Amino acid sequence: MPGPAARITDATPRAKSGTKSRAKAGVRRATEVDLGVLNERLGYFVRRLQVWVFQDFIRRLSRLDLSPAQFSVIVVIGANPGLSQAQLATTLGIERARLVRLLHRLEQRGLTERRPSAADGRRHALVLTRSGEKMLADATKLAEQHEDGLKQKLGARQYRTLLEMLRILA
Amino acid sequence: MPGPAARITDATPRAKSGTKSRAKAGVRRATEVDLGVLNERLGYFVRRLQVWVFQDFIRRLSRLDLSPAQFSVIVVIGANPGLSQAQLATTLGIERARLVRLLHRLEQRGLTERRPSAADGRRHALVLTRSGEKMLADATKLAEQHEDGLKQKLGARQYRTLLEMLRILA
DNA sequence: GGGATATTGTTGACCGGGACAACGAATTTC
DNA sequence: GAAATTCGTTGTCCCGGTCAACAATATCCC
Repeated sequence: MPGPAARITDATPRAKSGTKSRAKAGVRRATEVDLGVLNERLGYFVRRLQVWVFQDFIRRLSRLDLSPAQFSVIVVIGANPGLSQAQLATTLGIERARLVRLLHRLEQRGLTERRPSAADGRRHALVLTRSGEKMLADATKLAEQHEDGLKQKLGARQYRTLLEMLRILA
Repeated sequence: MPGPAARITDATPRAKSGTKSRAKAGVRRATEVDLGVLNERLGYFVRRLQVWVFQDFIRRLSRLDLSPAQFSVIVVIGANPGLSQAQLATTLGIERARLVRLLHRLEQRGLTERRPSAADGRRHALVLTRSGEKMLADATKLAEQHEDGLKQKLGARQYRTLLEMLRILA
């Protein structure tokens, strides 16, 4: 059992063994917080990057009110008209149940359509409507600006290698 | 207005201009779905990787029942005992409100403690309990195995450069 | 042919997590 | 000492991952 709540002195973070401490022992800013072992965790930085990228994406597409998930859906439908929901779900790596609700929204907005499949009565053949195609074109344009922003932040060379590495892992 | 729901032939995805089609035109597996422009989007692959990494992390730490978020919290507290919730929240890039509920859970489990701050009556001085330290040690060990798995998947050299790139962006 | 089995889309429910607004208590600013 | 700011907290909303169940349809296998 932990002891009674005793007052302890507020610790400004001390240098951790792992970190090469630049020994600027004089100035101790309150914002200097040690990430500890997180500094060596790929997942931590992947998460941070993912959050940042999505925020930037959402901001840039705010005019169209299109989330990254919605964007990915209309992109793949646009590239593969007539595909089924199960196919779409597995290629995007999301649940069928989740896709149902995504499509519900998109259909409400008149961007996608579920047509009966000729070959299989269970399936839906997914297609973009006219305004869906328009949305895809507009969104792709804005998404490219977003992508260019990333390219600049990294440099074209590193951007390329990063993209390839991620493709390998995915 | 979109036309009446006409039956259309199910499309097996056609080769898209961008993709270097390996012209194996004979075999057309149903799982060949074109990612379209998503293939050139960093955010898409970052997202996929992040999901994969977190799933693997959770699976490996299932014995401890510790989420990535919870892990990151006790890591930083362990490295900076006595820091405040606001400090912790900003270094992890999460909302103060979110951290409150994270700490609630961890405190329930007896892993962390909020002590009154000596200097500032508004702040809490966050520390790990005994079992919190133990949990941190155990979790770190398992997390390292998880990390080694990633290293193997990429090769030590590429793993290193990937980690550095992500650090730059974050 | 026909019954067992599998797939597809759907709904419902639960939980983790991001975002925002509001609040009381405590501190800092002026 | 009044005003403004910071800190922890609560509530609420919405997005997204996960799982179970179900009806309709298709496939398998005898």
